[in-house]
Amino acid sequence: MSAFDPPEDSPTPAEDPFRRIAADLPRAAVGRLSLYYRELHRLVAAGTTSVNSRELGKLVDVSPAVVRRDLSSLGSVGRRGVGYRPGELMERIGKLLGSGIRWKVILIGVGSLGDALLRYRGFEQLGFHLAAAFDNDRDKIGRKIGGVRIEDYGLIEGICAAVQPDLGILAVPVDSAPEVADKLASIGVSGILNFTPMTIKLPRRVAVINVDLASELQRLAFAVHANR
Amino acid sequence: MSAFDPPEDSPTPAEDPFRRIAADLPRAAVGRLSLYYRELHRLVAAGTTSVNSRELGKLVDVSPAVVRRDLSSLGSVGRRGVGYRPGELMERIGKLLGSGIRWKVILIGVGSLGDALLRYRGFEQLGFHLAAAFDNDRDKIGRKIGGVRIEDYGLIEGICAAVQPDLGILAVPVDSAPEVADKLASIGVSGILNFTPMTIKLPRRVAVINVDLASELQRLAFAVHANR
DNA sequence: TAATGTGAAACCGTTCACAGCT
DNA sequence: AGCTGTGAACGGTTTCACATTA
Repeated sequence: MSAFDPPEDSPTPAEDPFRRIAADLPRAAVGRLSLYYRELHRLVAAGTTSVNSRELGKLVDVSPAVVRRDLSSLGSVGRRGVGYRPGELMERIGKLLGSGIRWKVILIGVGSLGDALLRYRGFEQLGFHLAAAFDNDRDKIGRKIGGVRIEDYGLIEGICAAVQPDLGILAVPVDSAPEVADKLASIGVSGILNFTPMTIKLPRRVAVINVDLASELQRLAFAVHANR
Repeated sequence: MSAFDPPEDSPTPAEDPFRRIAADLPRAAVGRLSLYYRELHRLVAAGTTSVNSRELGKLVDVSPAVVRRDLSSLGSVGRRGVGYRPGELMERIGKLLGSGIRWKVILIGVGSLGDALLRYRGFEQLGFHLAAAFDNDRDKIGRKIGGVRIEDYGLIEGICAAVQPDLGILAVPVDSAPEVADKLASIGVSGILNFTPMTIKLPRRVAVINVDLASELQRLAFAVHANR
């Protein structure tokens, strides 16, 4: 939330172009837009000046029709007979996905997964700033991983009062997940990326995206078994 | 593939109850079945002897109707007027998802993420056996992480000829992703869990599930921004 | 001309409502 | 009496086909 106000000018919700677009954007399209963005980044880096729906579709493995439908939701942004300008398109998608905003993110639980996430280069790049990490292991507190200092979980409230994080990454053991999730909500984060194999139940104002590694492997096993 | 033959008796594809069920099972339902399975495991551990669609739905945050629809695809497995037997239901779902089969999995790329995945307890539990890990860093080769020995990536072909892995986990840097993915395909894995932020293109016989951490954060940011 | 943007149709998955069992 | 299993209605997403425009 806090990261959004004031957004240059302050349109009323009804006029806000973001709201208008976001409102009728297929859920599945959001995930794809993120992938287009990723590929456009590469195209821009490679100096490509034009890309059409067939090419872009090939890069993320979807049909040209899907690409055009997804992109047309941003408003007319392509040039008929030619294609899309990677730079321009990337910027438009980025704006919709919240890139360009500097999201303040905290991570809870510096086990091996938390450790890996702290070292992951690729969050910063998209505007996700890891502001702090928390753990309750005395040996970890005070150390720095990936440039992020590990703080005492016991002090999370005070630190977050100062930091004002937008998002939280939950990488704690399952058992402490519900309790920590509640804490994150009470601290006031607007969204949680949940790596624990547990459904966390929170007030609707907190968005949750789940990443269950074991579950993904199970999906893969099924896909293999069914060979789709 | 190898993990499947011979499956007790050998029904023709048309008669194979798995194929019949799997064929018309909504993609999204597979992910949910994995979550039901997870929760049922907990219920069984807690000694619960009956659960109905409303309760199970609450545990994975979906409607009772969705639960019933998903479970009815397994064939009639509940008791009308009562609910479902956790143990029995868990077994049925497990069979469909390929639990009970011992999947042989290899992991390529022992960076911090690969390291975390090797330490992740929860794969074995579901029947995914990490048979070997590979890296090309001399300092890592020969070490053991999470009980798994790290082998020289240069020797992957020979080792896999012996191991005969079913699935591969791709946790290498982006740049080497395409090359390593091809190698996995040529080795004969049937599925790849891809942690690299890159679309890998392989013959259709190889199933791919992508887990793009940055992309998940972006989805979260959008969900927050749009506060759905 | 070549590729976008978009109505309209087809498809798929979810929700509803209730018949059918236990 | 209560909850499952499921036909039928619904809503959302994808595909198709083409009018539109640089």
